[in-house]
Amino acid sequence: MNSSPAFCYRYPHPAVSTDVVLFTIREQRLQLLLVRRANPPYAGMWALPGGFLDIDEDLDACALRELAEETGVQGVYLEQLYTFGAPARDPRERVISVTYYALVASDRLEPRAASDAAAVAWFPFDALPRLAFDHAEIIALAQRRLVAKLDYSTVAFQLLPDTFTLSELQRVYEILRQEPLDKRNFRKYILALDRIEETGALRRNGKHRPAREYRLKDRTRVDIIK
Amino acid sequence: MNSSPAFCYRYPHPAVSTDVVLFTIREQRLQLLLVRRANPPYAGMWALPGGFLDIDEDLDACALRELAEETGVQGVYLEQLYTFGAPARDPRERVISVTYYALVASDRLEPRAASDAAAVAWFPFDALPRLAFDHAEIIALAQRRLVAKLDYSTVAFQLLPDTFTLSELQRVYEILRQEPLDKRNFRKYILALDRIEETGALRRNGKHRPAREYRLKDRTRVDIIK
DNA sequence: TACCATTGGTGTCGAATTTACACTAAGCTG
DNA sequence: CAGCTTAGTGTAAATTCGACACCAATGGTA
Repeated sequence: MNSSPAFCYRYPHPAVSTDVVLFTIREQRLQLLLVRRANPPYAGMWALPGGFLDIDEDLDACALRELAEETGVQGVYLEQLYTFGAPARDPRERVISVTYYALVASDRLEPRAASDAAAVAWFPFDALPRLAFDHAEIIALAQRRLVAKLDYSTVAFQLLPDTFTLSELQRVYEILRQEPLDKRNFRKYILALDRIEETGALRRNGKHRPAREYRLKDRTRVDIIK
Repeated sequence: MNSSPAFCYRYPHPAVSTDVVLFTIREQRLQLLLVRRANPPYAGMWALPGGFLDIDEDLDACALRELAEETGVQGVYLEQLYTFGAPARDPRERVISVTYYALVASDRLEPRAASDAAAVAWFPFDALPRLAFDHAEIIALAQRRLVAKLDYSTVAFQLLPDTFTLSELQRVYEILRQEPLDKRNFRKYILALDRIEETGALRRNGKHRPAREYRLKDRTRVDIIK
């Protein structure tokens, strides 16, 4: 059954993989990236980007590598989510999946700089296809975690481009929380966080008054607030 | 090098283990359980209870089994913490550790119902010995998580015996938060949670007025509040 | 060029929540 | 029965939260 170079152990070892729920906001909706499986099991079905851990590779690095290989995206915010390991979650062999969720600004994503082009696509969170393995469960958990984190961290900023307006930021929050927010209260809240600053430029976006442009004071930092 | 029954794979597989940070409150301090390592690496040093995953075993079950084997404790609250997988964290081979933290009431713990008796001991969180592997890091994360959860969940109740007084409960919170709390505000807060009820009994604890005894309405439930 | 449509930007006031704070009650001991 | 110790209780001030409405600036159109 096992062919060519064999790696042997005195006790059985599970395989370890990482899977990543990559979120973005596109077309005013929360969307996430899926890849179409070419091979069994679940051939032809959609699944999370991910793959097996190289034996000398850090877990985070594995997640980033799989993302890069399948999507070409760089500079995402990545956070470990949960580790799934039900004995039968993969029919081939025992697979422990260390899952992550990642956020990327809509402007940073190369639609398909990836290897297996047509097999990668964005799906709105509320219109997902049937998914391979336990990936539906992973996605559900990731979304709950992301929404929960809105209340006590600055993760949401990771979904924004380098410069943005307060209205754009508000729309991100509204999309994630699925409810409209009060403009004045929202601005008070955001500015009190003291994490963004004006660039000085104005953003002309249509036939109406231009908006002030803001940037994050520290692009990479995500912290716990209050 | 590898002896007797061999399990072979086409690609190298890491080993997978679970490690558990078991907290309790003893002697008015946050304490946690450590085991003394009998064998290399780090022989003689203290480490978290844990061990390798059986190939058909659920991750949670593995954590519970290791806890039971090494300590004999039952009915603990268990929650997955984080998965550690730095390539060199174990000098023997690549080991991915799925870590958990667990809470147990001081009265539920059999001091040493375990196999390797003298090799198990409680240590105050703020007086830990030098630890094997990356276990110091794991413990630090577990404690931060536990303290953070005080604010938005009812985990702390898991550190209490079946019946308790409000003063005892307050002491648990004070020990975890490392600061004194106002008695009246604390009681208002706890009672508003609507998770505990009076047993009707009084607890006589010394040469002073006895305290009302309370119990959890749902012993096993831990939920998000507010 | 005036008007209209559209989004940007700003402050106040009442409600609700949070915090600070002090005395009486009940039991035990000497 | 006096004194020590912990249990148990309410209120008022401060702060935070939430609701709410109008003017400003631009682009397009009449």
